[in-house]
Amino acid sequence: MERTSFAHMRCSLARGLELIGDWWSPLIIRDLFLGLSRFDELVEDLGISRNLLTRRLKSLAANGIVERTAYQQKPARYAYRLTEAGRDLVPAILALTAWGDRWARPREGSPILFVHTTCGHRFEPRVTCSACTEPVTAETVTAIAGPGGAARPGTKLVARRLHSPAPVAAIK
Amino acid sequence: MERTSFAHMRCSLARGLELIGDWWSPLIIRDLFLGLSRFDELVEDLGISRNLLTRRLKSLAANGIVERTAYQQKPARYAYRLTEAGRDLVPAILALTAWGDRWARPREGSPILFVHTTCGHRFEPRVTCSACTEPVTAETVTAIAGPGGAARPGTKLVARRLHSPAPVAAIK
DNA sequence: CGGATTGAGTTCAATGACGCAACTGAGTAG
DNA sequence: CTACTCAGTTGCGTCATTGAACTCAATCCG
Repeated sequence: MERTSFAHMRCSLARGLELIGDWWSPLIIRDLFLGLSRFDELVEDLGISRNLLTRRLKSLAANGIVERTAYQQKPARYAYRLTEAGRDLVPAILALTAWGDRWARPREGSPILFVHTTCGHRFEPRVTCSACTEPVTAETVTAIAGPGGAARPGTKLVARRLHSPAPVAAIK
Repeated sequence: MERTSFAHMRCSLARGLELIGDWWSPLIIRDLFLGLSRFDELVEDLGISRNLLTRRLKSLAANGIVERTAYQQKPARYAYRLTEAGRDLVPAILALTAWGDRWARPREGSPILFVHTTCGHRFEPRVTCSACTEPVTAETVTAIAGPGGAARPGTKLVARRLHSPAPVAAIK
């Protein structure tokens, strides 16, 4: 059986996972962000099998997350780089990395630290509210139905619940 | 061959993906966050096959991300809920959802909107710097080697590069 | 009292995805 | 002329995922 497609789900998380939700894609994107760019570099760094890397890169390129450009002819050599959509994904990957660092850190300590070049400090990625800039947590977020909601596989029950939410105080 | 394990990689992203990086886990966690809790609710909402959901829930429970508690005896009925680690993952999943909303939104519009209950506003999840609270982007983040770094599969080349970084101005 | 329904899974066959290793093919270095 | 690098492709075996059917205990319905 083919793996269930998330592409037609009316859910932005599922549709995002359809593009980058397999095992290796986040690591490939992280490596491209960290400066790797060539096929064999990725193979060596990650230990991914070559045929699988070929498939992943093709799919990421088809979905507009990486682009493949020849950086020399004769012999043809290619560099993979993040597109705008791929770079826009980096903060979300950093947030996931920070979670892994809190809950699955190697005994030896954090493998990678991040520096915010605009302020010059080491930092932890933090997910915050675009309205008040305070951190958001599971306890302080409520979901409500959006215009694209639909009760279909992926959000069959959830969509119904959001349309009859628990009493929500006036939303600004 | 078994899928390559990320568990021994010296990389917090890979180790996090080892716990929740499969196709369905993020959607399961999102559903639990949105208030679903029973086995059949998840099956109906997501359209996941029942045997696979069994495996996923067992693995998420074994990794401390969800917990399974009987909410009644005779007949035994179980509720799945997020643990602290699971709830801590929600902001990262929101960040990923926001990315999906920007780059893979259904034509009909956003399926789900989020409200920050502490400030009362609708908002977009934003990944920010814990030091200066400004948003972080791929362009304004530099990675440096942490104490747990190691040149092994997963970070074989990357770890070496981080130890000889491009000129980094004084880090505070 | 008997049949249908609910909740929570388990079992099964088929098929696709993944992992490894070996191979190709163009060009370059020694 | 041989070895090496880069960027894949090919082949083969094993594992994971899917959908559908099945189990089992208990309760609801008439």
